[in-house]
Amino acid sequence: MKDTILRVALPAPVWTLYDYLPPADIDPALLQPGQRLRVPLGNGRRCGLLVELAQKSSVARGKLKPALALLDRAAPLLPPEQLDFLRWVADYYHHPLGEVLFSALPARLRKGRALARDPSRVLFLLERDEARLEEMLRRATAQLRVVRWLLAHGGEATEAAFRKDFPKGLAPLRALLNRGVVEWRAPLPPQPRLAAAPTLSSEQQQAVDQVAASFGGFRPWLLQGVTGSGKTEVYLQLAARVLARGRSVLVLVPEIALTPQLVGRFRERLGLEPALLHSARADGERERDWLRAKSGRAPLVIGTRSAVLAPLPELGLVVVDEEHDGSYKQQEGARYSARDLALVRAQRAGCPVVLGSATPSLESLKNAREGRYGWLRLNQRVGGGRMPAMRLLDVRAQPLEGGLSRPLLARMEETLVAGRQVMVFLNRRGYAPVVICHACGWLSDCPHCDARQTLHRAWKRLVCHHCGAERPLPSHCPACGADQLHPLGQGTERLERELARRFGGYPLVRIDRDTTSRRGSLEELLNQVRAGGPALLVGTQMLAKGHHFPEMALVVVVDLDAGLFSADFRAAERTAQLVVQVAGRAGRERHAGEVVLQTRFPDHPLLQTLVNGGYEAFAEEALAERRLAALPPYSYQALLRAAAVKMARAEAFLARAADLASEIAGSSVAIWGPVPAPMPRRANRYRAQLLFQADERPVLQRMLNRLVPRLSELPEGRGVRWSLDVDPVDLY
DNA sequence: AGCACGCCGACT
DNA sequence: GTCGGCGTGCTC
Repeated sequence: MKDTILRVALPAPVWTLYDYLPPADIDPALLQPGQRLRVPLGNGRRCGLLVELAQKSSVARGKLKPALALLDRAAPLLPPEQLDFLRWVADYYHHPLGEVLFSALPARLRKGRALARDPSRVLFLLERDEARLEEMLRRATAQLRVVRWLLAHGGEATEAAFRKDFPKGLAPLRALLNRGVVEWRAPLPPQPRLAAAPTLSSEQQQAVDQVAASFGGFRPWLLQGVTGSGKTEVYLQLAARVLARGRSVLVLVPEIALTPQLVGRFRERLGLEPALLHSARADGERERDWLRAKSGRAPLVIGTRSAVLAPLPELGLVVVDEEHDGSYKQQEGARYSARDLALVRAQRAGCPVVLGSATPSLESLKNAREGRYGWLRLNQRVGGGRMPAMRLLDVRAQPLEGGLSRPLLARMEETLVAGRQVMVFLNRRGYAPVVICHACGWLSDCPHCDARQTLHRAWKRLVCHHCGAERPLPSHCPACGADQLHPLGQGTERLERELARRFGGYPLVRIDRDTTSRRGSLEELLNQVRAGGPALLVGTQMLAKGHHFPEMALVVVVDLDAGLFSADFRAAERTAQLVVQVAGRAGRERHAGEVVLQTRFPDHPLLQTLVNGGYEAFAEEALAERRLAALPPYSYQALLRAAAVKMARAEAFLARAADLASEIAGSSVAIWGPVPAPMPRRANRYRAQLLFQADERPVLQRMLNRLVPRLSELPEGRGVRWSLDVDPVDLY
């Protein structure tokens, strides 16, 4: 019997496709991979994605159920090349295909909802003879009003325009559609209207010319440009050229909510409405823009990490702005790197990909140095601004006031008095990272984690930044009852308070995750700062991203030392990037800026190299070290994490995985662990990990291909939550 | 992931 | 004596 079997991926952590029979009322010829189906599963029903059509199934006949409905009748929701790409992603990151496919869909489509109608579709008037229309509709005044309105708009208008002018005009419209007087038509593709572009510096022009010469074929480029050197202008001019060739552009940014200026520049310069794909958008907007991207009606897509999974026909250029940024790495589910996937997409589409950064990742720098990427540099600031002077401020044996030393406070005051602006950077939100009882030594431990609860004084609460557990700030010590609880250490909230006390007369804005939720007021305050005049900004690394403050004269990094002595071999790289990015906020345009780094380790080699030689010198040393230690990017890693109610169970599972791995790969893959995670207990689960490392990517992949299917069958895996992180960026 | 089945504490 | 806790296992 030659049945058609539908092989379906489900949004569930299952490692196989599920087989179904075609829906009863559907001609199997209509079925294509990439379509969504409603299928029965257990007692319920789910939305699944058709991945393959097959002749036979390995599942017993009696167990096969027919699918209930075909949800995408007209065309597959995911076109074949997209399906193919997402299968590659699932394979490379060793994650169940269903979860990868569904994470690439907008939330509403994921749940099986019908496609939203396109508000840019066009209402087209078929009968244009006004006299005949008047005659035909002389008793239908509401319909006549619609027709007159359409005539006044040249006989066609978008649905959005119609809804605006006729908020309740659906009944007459329906009547006109039934009479065949009007019909819906697909919208015309947008016509980019390019605005005048500024003249480029010779460095910028060279970058544009070189990338443009690579159009039409796969070619990665590293665009290394100091802050203020005009990388965005390079992206804009390249995008304009690609759009002019009728191909589309994908721009990835780390955090779009913080870069409205960038989106605005693209919109205005290129004269079209970009599709915006990021988590801060409402589901409906996001779905609409996703569909615009898929249909080619939005040839410019700007988005965060997950936008790299969106369908983009005719892709002609991929841009990854701030390619070093950690937010490109997905840290749950399928742990993909959007930057790495951007390269894969560009390769599949046969187009160039531009990785831009002032502080490129060591991975990208190595590729550029070895010639695998073209290497473009912008060393000059546009408008001739100079890079700020950077200096270390030794705070050993210095009394600190609110975490700031006296000479520093004096310098800040001078700057403000001179009418200029100061930015204070501290990578720790809250008031204080821990509360201590001076009578008995009690600490504000989190009840569920091996961590301390942070004091948030404004909310009068203790909050764990790892599991979210919180409680009211006790008035007396929970252990001994003494009235001697004291905050210990500095957070941005405390720093803000201290600065408000000292520099009360100046505008003061704090930027961290706790303040950016009230969006409108924050933008307003930032605009005040941008407008000029003396002001103080305090915040976490959010400050280092995207914002541009032309009047910023002094940038202070309060506590650098936390980043200097971490167990993670990438800590130095992250610290260096952060310092250079923060420093880049100073002294653009009018003033030469000044950057002060407070430290108790002024002789630390990382700081010395960074201050004396800059990021390039740091990167060179760091790469040499990585090579000697055979660490990435000179080797390839995967991290197997496990969490269980008892540490012994997590470790037993990993020990078994380690045995299997060495059985499979012998000595070609190094295996370290299992070891407890740096924070062994988190949210009441004990966590351990196992690290794999190989000299070549394929060697590691071959081992994982054989290992992962066996992991789910291990009896030691019962009660253990595990996940695999290919190319981990932090080993926590 | 959901959802049901299946054995041990505080309630009508 | 039950209602319900979430550990375990299954879903084509």
